[in-house]
Amino acid sequence: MWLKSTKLMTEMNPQQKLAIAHRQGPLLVLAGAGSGKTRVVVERIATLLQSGVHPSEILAVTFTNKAAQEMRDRILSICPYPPLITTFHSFGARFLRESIELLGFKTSFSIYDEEDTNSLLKECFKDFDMKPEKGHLKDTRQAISDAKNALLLPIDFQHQRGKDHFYQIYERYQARLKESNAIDFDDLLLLPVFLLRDQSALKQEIQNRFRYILIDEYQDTNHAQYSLTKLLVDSHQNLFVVGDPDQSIYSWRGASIQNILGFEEDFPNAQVIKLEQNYRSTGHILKAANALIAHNSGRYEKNLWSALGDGEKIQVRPFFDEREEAQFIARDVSYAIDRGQDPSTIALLYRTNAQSRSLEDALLKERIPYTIVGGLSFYERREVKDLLSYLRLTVSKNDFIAFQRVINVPKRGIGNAAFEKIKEFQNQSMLPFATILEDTRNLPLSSKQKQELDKFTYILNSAGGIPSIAQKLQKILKETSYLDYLKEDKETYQDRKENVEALIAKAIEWEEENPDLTVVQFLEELSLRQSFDEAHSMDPKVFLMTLHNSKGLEFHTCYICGLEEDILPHINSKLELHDLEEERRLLYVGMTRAERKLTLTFTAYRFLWGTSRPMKKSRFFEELPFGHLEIKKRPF
DNA sequence: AACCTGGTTATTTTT
DNA sequence: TAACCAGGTT
Repeated sequence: MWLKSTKLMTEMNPQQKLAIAHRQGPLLVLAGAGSGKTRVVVERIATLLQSGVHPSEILAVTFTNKAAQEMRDRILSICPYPPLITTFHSFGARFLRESIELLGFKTSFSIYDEEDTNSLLKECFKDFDMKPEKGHLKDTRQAISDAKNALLLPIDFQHQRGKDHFYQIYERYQARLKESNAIDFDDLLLLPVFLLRDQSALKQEIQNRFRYILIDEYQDTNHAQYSLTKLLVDSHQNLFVVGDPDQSIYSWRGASIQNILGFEEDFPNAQVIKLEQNYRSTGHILKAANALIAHNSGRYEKNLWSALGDGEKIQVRPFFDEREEAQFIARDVSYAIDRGQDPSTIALLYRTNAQSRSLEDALLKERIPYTIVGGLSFYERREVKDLLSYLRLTVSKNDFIAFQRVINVPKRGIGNAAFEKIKEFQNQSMLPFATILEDTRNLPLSSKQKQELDKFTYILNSAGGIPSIAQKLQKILKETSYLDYLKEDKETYQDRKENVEALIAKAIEWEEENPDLTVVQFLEELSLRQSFDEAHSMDPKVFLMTLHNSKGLEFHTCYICGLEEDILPHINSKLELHDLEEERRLLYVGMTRAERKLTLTFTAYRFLWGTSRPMKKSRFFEELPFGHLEIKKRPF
């Protein structure tokens, strides 16, 4: 018996019970907003364990590490040996650490994030002497990502008319990744799919190991994830997916709503269970959200209801401009806090990051503590990426992008010209980067520069020889005088130094928790983790975030601001119906975050791209029934 | 090699 | 507005 407690199925509704008790075969749980879907997944795992399934036979996939952690914590409270709960990407990484050698990579491969990937792609353009046209780089990166999500390799474009150019760049990009012993985020899905498809022994092994697969947020899976799923379950079909097509908001990132809408065709004999009771929001909020989303086409019909009573109507507030809007919200929030409401039960939601500025100004003025969720993450900070690049190089000196990033940081006299010479030399000699670093004698550089390069390699080697990650970092800091370099900018020094210290603290903590893992795993975890777990144990603060970031969360009080045409729906999402519908889903997601109080705001003028522009209120207001709203009118 | 400047561009971003 | 980058200057 793997369970600590057998307290199951209490206070569950019949649909939830049905889902939890499901054993064999494919099941789709259509879980409306706030219908207790996480609980269903957790309890279903518990039920499997209780019935004698071994934890190692279960694989649960979530979309974020945060969600995975949350689920792990909840399962740990009922079961001492939790099953594997990861994201698709972490699962892919884990799988590749064991089998990527079959594809000619070393197991110490680096994982390139978006910034790394951009740099690499820029290099590829340079390889063809192509000048970086304005939006072309971005378009190409997107095209490569789309191709990979569709499981298409360069070769698939070779004979496509009009794709010569793309074929070359894509091919070059893949080659450069391999030279650097690196893969990108998309490869974390794509490569496992190919391996499982081509190596039947691998597939058999993994299918024998994981007998029960559970996938959360299935509406936001892309084609590669879908293919991976099929490969994982095709022998036993024990697939349990949970999702809500009305909350699919990542199609611009390759997610295909078709995966969930077509589930019954993809998996014959699939059972479908709808969770329609919402435990989160009061009636006015929920009914208005339902009315809004009903305007989308091709939906699974769903009637989300709440037993919580009508509650308060949704407040609708027009303002002159974003300053007035922000001021009102800040004062409203301040008033609520004065009456004893916990600030962390309040969220301010917006469509674009730029909108946070006016809100921050107003909150600052009212002295309200706030925290922005998302934004520039800890691991994207310059100093953190610098140090992680050094760390990556201690593991894999072929990591070209890491090398490029820090070869002259701090300045050591190896600037652009010298760097170009090194690249040229590498091209000519066909030697791996690592070899060149180890023997600089034949490089066409000044002896001073060679000396600096040798020093650089020495730092990597000596840091590489230290077992402790934290001590590796300390060594790098010391040998490169990195903190002195940070001191050059007095404005940012304090912040950056603190980030460096936080990284070291993180390394120490991680090493204590994972004594048997290495720096490779450490780097992997950091690459795949977006945010630093800093949200815990802090003073209660009001949350600010984009609507996208609010998915999966809930707050007593929500403000959704900037409900204007060209903001929501966003100007770039108005042409195509499916884009417009995704904007509607985005608002739907936002509205359904609110438990008790929801305020929607819009302005007559908004400062946008340098000028004040007249705005029209969002068309989505027309889709919210008056009966659920309390509208304050204002003459302008 | 390092610094400065003027022109360009402008979502969302779980991994 | 402000952030970024390419190209030119020191």
